[in-house]
Amino acid sequence: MSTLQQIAQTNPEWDLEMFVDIANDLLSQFLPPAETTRNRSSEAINARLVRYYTTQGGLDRPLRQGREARYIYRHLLQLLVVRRLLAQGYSMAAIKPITVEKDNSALEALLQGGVQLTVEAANPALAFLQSVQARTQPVSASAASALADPVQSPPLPSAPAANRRLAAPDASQATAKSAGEVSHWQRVEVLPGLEVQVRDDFVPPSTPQEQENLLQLIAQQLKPLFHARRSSP
DNA sequence: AACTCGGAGTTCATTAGTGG
DNA sequence: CCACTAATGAACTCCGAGTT
Repeated sequence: MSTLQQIAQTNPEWDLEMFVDIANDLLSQFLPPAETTRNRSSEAINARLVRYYTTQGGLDRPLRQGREARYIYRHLLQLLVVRRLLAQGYSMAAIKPITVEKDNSALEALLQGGVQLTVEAANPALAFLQSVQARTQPVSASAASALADPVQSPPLPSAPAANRRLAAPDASQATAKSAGEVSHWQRVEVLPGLEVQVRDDFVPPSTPQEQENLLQLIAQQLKPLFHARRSSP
């Protein structure tokens, strides 16, 4: 299975059938597991669906080669973003301006960015919490760059709170928590001497890509600590 | 030029899932 | 039950390529 980066480097152009195949191949990397989604957007896509998204405005119109449609890398990114956000409970109306207005790098960031990046951008209350956290804690270089990512702002226009299909955390609850409610942490001992703490409002990764990003982030954060220990007598 | 063929797009109706 | 939305099927139109 090719990665997005590999595909991007080849500057590809596909007919509709190939485009659907490639997209289905990649879909599992960027979609939450089927059991965590409550609609049909976790299912494989087909040519009819691609045309449907195009007429809905979620995808740019394809290039034309004679009478045949030609799809390029940008169409692939748009399709994956549409499917992912649909799976997360966003409506087509909310997704449309994102896929149309964002450039390729922003769409890639949406697909590959960490779970916090995606979910909190969709939830103004959590975004507020994040901003408070940013003021009170130093952030790592990678986390800071993620926060500064253009994908994050402005927030998605019609977030799950407005879409009744998804039971997103209620904004009033989240803000109440920020006003002084006690946070609860769960402790998990990974190895003897190594413990991870998870706050109750932490949103877990929903895709393999996000899990990978999270693990990399953790490794990055631990690196200086381990390095300091090794170099100390 | 006229015709045929086939792919793409559009429209309408319908189904299915979900929440109020 | 109703309203809304995503998704699909069928029928149709449009348009470009190929053939005569």
